[in-house]
Amino acid sequence: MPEGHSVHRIAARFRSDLVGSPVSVTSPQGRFVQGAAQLDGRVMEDCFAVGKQMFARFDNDLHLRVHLGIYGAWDFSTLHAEEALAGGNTAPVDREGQTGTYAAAAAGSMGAPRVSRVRAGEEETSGTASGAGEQWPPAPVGAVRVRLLTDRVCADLRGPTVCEAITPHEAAAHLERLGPDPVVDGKRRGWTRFREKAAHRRTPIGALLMDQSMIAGIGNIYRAEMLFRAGIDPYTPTVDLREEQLRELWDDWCRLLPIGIETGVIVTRTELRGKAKQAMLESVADRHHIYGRAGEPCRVCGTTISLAEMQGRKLYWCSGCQR
DNA sequence: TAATTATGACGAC
DNA sequence: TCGTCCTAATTAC
Repeated sequence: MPEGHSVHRIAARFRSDLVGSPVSVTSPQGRFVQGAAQLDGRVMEDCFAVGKQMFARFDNDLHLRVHLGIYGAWDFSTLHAEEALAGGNTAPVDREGQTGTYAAAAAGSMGAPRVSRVRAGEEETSGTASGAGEQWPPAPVGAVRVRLLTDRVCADLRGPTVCEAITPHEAAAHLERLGPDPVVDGKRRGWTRFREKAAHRRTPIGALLMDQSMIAGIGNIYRAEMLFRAGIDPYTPTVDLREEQLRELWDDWCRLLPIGIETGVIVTRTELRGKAKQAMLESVADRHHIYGRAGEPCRVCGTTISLAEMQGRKLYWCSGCQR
């Protein structure tokens, strides 16, 4: 899940569902109790992503900084109480204690409200109020590092590599260390920044694309797929690339990131249309050119796809197509 | 029940 | 380069 596209999606969801609301902040797991107390009850004023990091600013100027790492995830639940509210004579969910069950909150209403849950980036599922697990707010499941709760939205974070409350100064310091992100910098300024940082490095391009201070948001899947699309051997020292090749990599990231944000899926086989595209979106086996396909034939030239370790991560490439 | 794996990054050598 | 941290799902036994 979490390469840059996912984090931008999550930030967008925070902007639409939590920004502007006072937020109850807790740490059901108990490992973020102090930080949660600093943010609890404050209004979230903004939320944005740069690369793989998310920053949410609260009305006391503290920022919640979250990095999902390799397996962190946000789960969202939403209280759908439109029917209850439309009844006009029903109290909404208790905003202070948040202890009332969802059925109780809906007492006397016409339609049954629902609680829907969704893992960031997946489709929504919903249930009815009668189920044991359909309380509002939902009972925390597993190791929930932080829970952000408004009157109708609950966001649970588990397994992050970073979750901290920091000052604006500290947030600025983190942002400064990050390379350009197409969404933040735009195509032109981003290219200027990327070229200045990267062009003279001897680092293999396969490693450089994973360096978040060089270019922000690319992870192991986009790395493999972008180098395949560009026909570049991952071991090529960055300095040995022609400027057009480096430019093409940046332009491709500017192309792919918005598709990932839009679809919630890492789409790199952009040549596909119709049924082939549908199959690609539905089947893991068809999803990528290179990533996860070691030992299988390249879809373009038939060469067996190679696998090696680079910086402790699995690197996939086609020695036939990438030179 | 245990081992394995994962879309990440950091600090110690 | 290696070990470490964070969690959950899947696979092996």
